[in-house]
Amino acid sequence: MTDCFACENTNCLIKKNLKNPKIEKYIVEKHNIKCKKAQQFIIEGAPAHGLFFVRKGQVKVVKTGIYGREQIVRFAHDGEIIGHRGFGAGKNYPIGALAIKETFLCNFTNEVMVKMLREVPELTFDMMLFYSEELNRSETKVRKFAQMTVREKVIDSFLYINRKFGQSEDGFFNIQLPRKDFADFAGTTEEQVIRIISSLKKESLLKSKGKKIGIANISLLKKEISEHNYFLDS
Amino acid sequence: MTDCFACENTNCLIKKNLKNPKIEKYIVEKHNIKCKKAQQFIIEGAPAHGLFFVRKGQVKVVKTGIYGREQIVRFAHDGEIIGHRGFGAGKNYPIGALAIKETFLCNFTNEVMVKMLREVPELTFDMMLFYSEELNRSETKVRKFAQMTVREKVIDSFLYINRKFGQSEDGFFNIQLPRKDFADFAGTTEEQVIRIISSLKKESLLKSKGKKIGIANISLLKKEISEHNYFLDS
DNA sequence: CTTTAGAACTGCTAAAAGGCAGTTTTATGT
DNA sequence: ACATAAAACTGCCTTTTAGCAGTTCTAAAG
Repeated sequence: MTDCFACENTNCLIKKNLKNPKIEKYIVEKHNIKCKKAQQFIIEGAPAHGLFFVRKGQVKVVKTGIYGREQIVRFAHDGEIIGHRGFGAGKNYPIGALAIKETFLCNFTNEVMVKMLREVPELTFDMMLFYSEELNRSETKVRKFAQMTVREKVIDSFLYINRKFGQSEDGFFNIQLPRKDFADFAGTTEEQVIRIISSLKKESLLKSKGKKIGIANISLLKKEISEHNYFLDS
Repeated sequence: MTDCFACENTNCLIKKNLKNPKIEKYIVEKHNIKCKKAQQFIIEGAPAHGLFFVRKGQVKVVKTGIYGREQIVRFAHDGEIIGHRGFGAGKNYPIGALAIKETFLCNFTNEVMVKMLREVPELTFDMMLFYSEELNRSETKVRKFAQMTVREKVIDSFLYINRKFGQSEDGFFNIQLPRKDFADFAGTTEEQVIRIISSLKKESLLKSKGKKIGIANISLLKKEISEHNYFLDS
């Protein structure tokens, strides 16, 4: 049983509200789950059995789309919430979730979660703000998908990955994804992603070696996106 | 000063929580606003000064996109919330809002709203669920924009308008929008919308007379969308 | 060190979408 | 009822994107 008090994820909403004594009787009810690389822990359409928090690891959240095409809704790592989309509407998860690499999760059932929210209004308020931010992010993404060219969408995805996971000293992203995943995240096809990667390499804006990808000239990449965009934060 | 107790919008979250006596001292603080047709009451990027509830009327929520293209994020009518996107992130509204026809609004400042949420946890909980539903809707829309063809997006938009506003006895939508607005909502251009409308008319799936549009064969239209879609509710 | 499966990549072609320019229709005010 | 501006519409052409088919590269296993 991993202990919330010992946890270092200060961005975790549970951790943030740990000072409230009412929360203690609920955090002992959480379950710890370990996922191997590529393991799916939320199945789209299955009955929702609670919220997950990423203790340590990397996760992708997916949604099956038209013609069976997969859409990657979001990536998550330490401290972040997964499965909150199955909370309001209620019965089933509208998304699936898979570990990208070995990942440790904390799981609260919906019953425990609802009780906790009822008793700790500050947590509910934080959750509300969290949803509100997610909504803004999602709507920025709607606009992006509606109006950007494929090249812009792909560049924007790289910038997102960079903001979220960063690069290590060798200059490659701290997350490894196949081209297909970039395509499913950017809303295009694998071939287009490949083509754009090779263009960007020729222009010295990007570097890549096999699966590994890194940004070579971040200011020029940003410029290409932000020229016609006032705010962009998704 | 319009009175919440006399209001008939049972879907309004304030109205729903009116039984809680703590709410009374806040609802007297709300402002009533009357908007003429086409009047803008939230300006994108301006400092957020609170939440709006539609008492009676029709509203469109817009977001300026790439190359200055306008994106219609959502339509709203009686009982619905506007401006909640400016709540979490804080300072500025990420969207604009305009009355489509004469509209009466209720406005709470952010300060009043926060106080009210702190004191009435049930309202916060309801707000959280509201955000959660909005998030699901928005993410369904992301998928839609990422994967549907233009024809599918336009049809889907008509079905949405029909679900939300319905048709009157003459068989036309209870809301009048120019082609451009349909395009900005569906994420395409005016010309495409026009072309698809005329195709759909030829196929007897749609009817139109000038600005007025109505659905002629809803089951066939639905079928065309839902064939490759499991759930669709945005 | 070789084999082999799975990614990554490239060229080609077809389909989809966008944008322009000009015409027709509709709505609104006088 | 008429004038006029705005919206709706159409045809044509260009650009963008997708998808297929086949090749090369990479990395892991024997």
